[in-house]
Amino acid sequence: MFLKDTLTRQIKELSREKPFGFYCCGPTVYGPAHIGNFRTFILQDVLRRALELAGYAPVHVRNITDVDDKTILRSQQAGLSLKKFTEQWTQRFLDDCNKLNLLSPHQQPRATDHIVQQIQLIQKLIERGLAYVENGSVYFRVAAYKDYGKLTQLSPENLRTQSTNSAGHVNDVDEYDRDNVRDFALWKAHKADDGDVFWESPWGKGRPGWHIECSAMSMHYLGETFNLHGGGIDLIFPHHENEIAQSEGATGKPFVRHWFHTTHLTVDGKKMSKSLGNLYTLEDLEKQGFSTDSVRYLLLSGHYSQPLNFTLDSLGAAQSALSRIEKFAHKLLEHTRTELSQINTSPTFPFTQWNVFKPTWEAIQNDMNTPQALGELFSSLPQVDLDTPGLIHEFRALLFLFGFKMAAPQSAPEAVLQLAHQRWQAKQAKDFALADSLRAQIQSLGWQMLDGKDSFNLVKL
RNA sequence: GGCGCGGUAGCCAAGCGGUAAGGCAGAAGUCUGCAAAACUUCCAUACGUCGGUUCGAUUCCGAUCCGCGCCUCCA
Repeated sequence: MFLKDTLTRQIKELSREKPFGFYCCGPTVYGPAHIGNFRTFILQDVLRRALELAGYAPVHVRNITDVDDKTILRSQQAGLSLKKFTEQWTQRFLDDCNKLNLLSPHQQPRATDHIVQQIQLIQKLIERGLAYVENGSVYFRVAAYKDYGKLTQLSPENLRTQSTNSAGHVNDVDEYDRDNVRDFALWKAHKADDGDVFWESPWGKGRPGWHIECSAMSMHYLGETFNLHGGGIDLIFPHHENEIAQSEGATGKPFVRHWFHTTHLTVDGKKMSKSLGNLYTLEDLEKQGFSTDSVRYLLLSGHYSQPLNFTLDSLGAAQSALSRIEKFAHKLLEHTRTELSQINTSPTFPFTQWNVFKPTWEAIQNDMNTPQALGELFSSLPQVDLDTPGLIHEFRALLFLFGFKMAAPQSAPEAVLQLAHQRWQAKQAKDFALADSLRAQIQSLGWQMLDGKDSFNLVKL
């Protein structure tokens, strides 16, 4: 499996080093995730699936960040405890993941369950002279860490510009004291606004900073060096840059072998984000009648390294395209007299018998080129011989790879069925006026009657 | 200002040195009482613009014009 690595900016083969640790930065749970967030999680999910199929046996960890400024503020506004508030949104996130058919990570650690590990890591950094305490807060001393900026590829003079924004103004330093604006908080001393959210630490009451939880949890579950770390492109700086500094600073070992970053989804050419308010949640799209599978399809229709522009039209196109795969599935199942459940289950890993869908698999192996893979899939479909040995197994692996779940063709309710029989008889009797009026009735009940040679088919509209 | 990404048919989107995958939409045909479905066929002399390298460039190099992202919370 070949994948672009953000650190070296090169397409590299993924290390076969075991165990294969794969850490993904999960959501901060203070509201519903939007489909831009899910672009990243779906891409990571397909990568996970590809790794499984390729025999990497990945250990997949995705965290839940359940303490930060926003979660504290919103929980107070909602009049709920932080725990109760974040639990609600965590559950909602997991429900959405389920609907989108995302494989469950092997571990889904929460930041607040790993305060001890975070404190230990901070202590280590203080011991090594990379962090300092000031008024009960602890900061990372960027100047003391020579490799800082290697992921972002910032030169020392450019580091200076990090403390100013595009308008040339100095970025807000927040209320905490630090020696240098580049330094970032590892531990934040408790203040009145935090209410009852605090933990005891060697530096007094407080809470962890934003970046430390990912360093602590990833190393806790996957070891001090692991293979693959993923996230949205916006996390490169400062989040991942800081994770590297914290982790490598504390252990003196390489933190991550391969960095995987996914580009943003845009809406009408603009970044979709909470602060811009131009976002769709999964719920929004479901209410408009789009299937979660078509959302999944759409989000895979562009390469992860390219921005993908979302429109409702393209979602409709995705739904149409997907239905062709579904039709093929039904044709295949009927032809081979196979149960639907046979293709909706996981194959055994590794899967190596790629045959008619080999071009699709190869496109995935080559830097996770999902749009090309989908293209190859559609090129293959019309040519597939349904009697190809092992085709069911291969098709099952293909569906697993993309994470598409095939639905059984819906059967019409009795009332519709009766009308359909009546119409069929009218048609045989060449009473076309009656036949047409019955067709209209059937349609008004939400079904379409498709005439075959000797029988008819009913399709849900 | 620094760092980075992109501009390919009506829309979406691969390809990245040898003459443009695929999807959606559209058109025609077969079939059909009609319709739909299915199947077959068609649909970019052309890859932002201008130069350069090359036998040959959408693909490499330079310039240029647009669009976008990060540098502040963000997937």
